[in-house]
Amino acid sequence: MPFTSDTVGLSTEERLRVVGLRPTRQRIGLARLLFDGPSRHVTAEDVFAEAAAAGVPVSLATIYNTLRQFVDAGILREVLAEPGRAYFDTDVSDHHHFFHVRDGRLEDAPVGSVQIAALPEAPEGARIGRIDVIIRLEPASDD
Amino acid sequence: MPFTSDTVGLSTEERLRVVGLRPTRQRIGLARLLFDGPSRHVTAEDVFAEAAAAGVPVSLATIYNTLRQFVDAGILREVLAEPGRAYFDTDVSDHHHFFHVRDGRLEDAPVGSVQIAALPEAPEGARIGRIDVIIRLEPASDD
DNA sequence: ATAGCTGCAAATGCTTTGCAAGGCC
DNA sequence: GGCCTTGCAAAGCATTTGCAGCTAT
Repeated sequence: MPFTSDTVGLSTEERLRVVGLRPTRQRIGLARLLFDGPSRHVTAEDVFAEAAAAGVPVSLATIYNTLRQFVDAGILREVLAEPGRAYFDTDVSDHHHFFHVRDGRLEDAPVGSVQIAALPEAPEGARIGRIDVIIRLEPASDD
Repeated sequence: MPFTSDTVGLSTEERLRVVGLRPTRQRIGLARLLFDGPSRHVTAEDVFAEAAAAGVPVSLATIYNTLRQFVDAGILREVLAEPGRAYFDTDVSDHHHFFHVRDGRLEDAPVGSVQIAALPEAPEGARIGRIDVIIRLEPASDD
């Protein structure tokens, strides 16, 4: 169960409040959908479908707005794996990804499989904000 | 001067032919624009503007189509740095990137600054196709 | 009560495509 | 000449936004 570390033991409502978001019906519903259970990778459409299936009444527009708010609040991470489609990772801790080109599936890379050696420091007035590593897995070409 | 290693010494036209593309006026013009001189990172719009400035008559649609053909031909690399906008790198050799969030600028990361440790095996029937590493540089403002 | 949400639909921005005219071999 | 390309505009997608009505505090 992801979410920020300083919100352990809090209810979904309280956790939303902690990150500065008013706990509305749809935000609570989406937060539960996303953060209860193991971490995973979803697209806006995925969430939309799941919300519908779970009986959470939300429009696609609100899904997009809410996902972005969660990202800004630091409880969700955006992952760029494919052009034209945004993936969201409910695990915001430092880790990298495998992307299955064949079916567009995103998967966590085993911890420690990627190592950053000497990181050159950023130019004046800049700092390293995040490091995205995506290991692209393609169907083994049949020769 | 990028391009595939086995085309050294060939004219732009011949090099296009080598990768299976008919050397048309616009493909030659774009190839020269992109591959003559040091490697760089561009968007479709950048290329469009440069082509216009250089007097190469090309439509935006053809720019997009051509860039994709170049990518498929292996002489250009697509880099995902921002959602909704594709960057292209004229250097297809193994290397990683710095992305300046502030101004959307893409830059090569110094060689050797990133090191991949134990790469986990790829699942049945899959192989590692490419590894994208993007180091996000943000304005060092207040945290 | 009121500032903040939500939903719908229309708008946006990047990229692709359909199809007629033109260029390369 | 035949077939691949180009160009324009229109179509597509994913995502964002404007605004009236609703809701949490």
